[in-house]
Amino acid sequence: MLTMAYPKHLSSADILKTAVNMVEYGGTDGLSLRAVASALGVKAPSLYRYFPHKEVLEAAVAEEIFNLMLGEFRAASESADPETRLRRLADTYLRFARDRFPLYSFAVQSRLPEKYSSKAGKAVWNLLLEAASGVSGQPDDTAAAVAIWSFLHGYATLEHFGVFGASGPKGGLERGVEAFMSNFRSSAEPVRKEHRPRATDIRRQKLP
Amino acid sequence: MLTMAYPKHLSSADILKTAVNMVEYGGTDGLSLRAVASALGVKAPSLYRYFPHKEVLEAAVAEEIFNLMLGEFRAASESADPETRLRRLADTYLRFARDRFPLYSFAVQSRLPEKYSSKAGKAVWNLLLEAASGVSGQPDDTAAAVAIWSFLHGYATLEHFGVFGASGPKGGLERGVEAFMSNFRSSAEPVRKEHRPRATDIRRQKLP
DNA sequence: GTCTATATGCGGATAGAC
DNA sequence: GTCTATCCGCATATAGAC
Repeated sequence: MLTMAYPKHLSSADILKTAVNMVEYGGTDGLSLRAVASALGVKAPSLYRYFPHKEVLEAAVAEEIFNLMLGEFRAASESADPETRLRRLADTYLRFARDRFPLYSFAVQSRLPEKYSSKAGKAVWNLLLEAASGVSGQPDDTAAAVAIWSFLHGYATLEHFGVFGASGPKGGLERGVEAFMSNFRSSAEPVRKEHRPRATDIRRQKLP
Repeated sequence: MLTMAYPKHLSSADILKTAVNMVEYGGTDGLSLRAVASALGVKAPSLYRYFPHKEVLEAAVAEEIFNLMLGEFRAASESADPETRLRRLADTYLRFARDRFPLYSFAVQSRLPEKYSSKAGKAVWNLLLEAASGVSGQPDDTAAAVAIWSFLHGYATLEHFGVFGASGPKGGLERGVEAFMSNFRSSAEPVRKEHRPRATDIRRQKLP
């Protein structure tokens, strides 16, 4: 088949998948077109048939990562009890950020132009917003969601960079979660059922 | 003076100072030996007379940044009232992180080998630890310090990367600070003077 | 003490052959 | 559709001249 000396065997989906892998195992700034191409057994210029330039690929990678997060977060958000839902979501969020930090970091800190704004990223935010609002009893409690989100992001990041040192965080995670749960609860109607599970489900765990 | 055709006009201090400037205005990964040398009117190889390789310069830069932070934080830590002290420290921390994000980010996320471990960085941590412990009434309350530190770092970072979107954080900062203050207070003796200033002093401000 | 010249390595992107 | 070849830029670091 001489006419197929260069048969098509690339696709946008394959490139995207490989690129996500490069970020996960090559570090947040480990995404290079040469490396992606090499992993696919082709040369870098070939990728330009599918992505006009790197930025477009980066936006697609970020979106894909947010979709990965979304899949796990949705499962965690299924609990009926508001407080359990928020605790499980926080647990899952932290687990993703810890175990797949390069992916997490790439998505959250991707400062891409507005035109690449992420649908999945917004969906993740909405899950957090609803979960926090569910505990506080205030609809669209942005302040509550921003507060606990900041805490989770900061904890995961400082932990990743080894800032807590040899002594470790020493219960700082549980302390923070309890502080927010208590604060959110106090925004809700003062009389509630005594359903207040401990924070013991939030521990360092590995993804399966 | 033919024997001084290449007179000395570099010093470790000058190089360090310039390097810190490059990070502040050139971005977290904007530290290149070429750029530093160019700003000093020399060529890159000249720097090797003062720093054996880049990593040593990076460690010096991180230490210098922590010292800058330390200077501001010490001033904020002078209040006699524990709660005011923690609020002012949090305010100052956030202001530094916001207004000089590249510097802040470089120092906090510098993952340098253990042998470069920062004295000033530890001093910053100790200020936070003492301030948080002062409010909670528990000596060396690591959990409390870790919790509020995570929150401040996360908030500053998410804000910097524009993650809160057009709607903005909508009081998420004040909400978080209050949640922690309340939590810390409850660890202390239950009866306290009614000295509970509002969180209104924590606002976006520019450094002078 | 600083220089030029150079080695080696990375990266994105394009033109034009096959 | 993929290739080779190339241009451009960036970087750290070293050898040896002045």
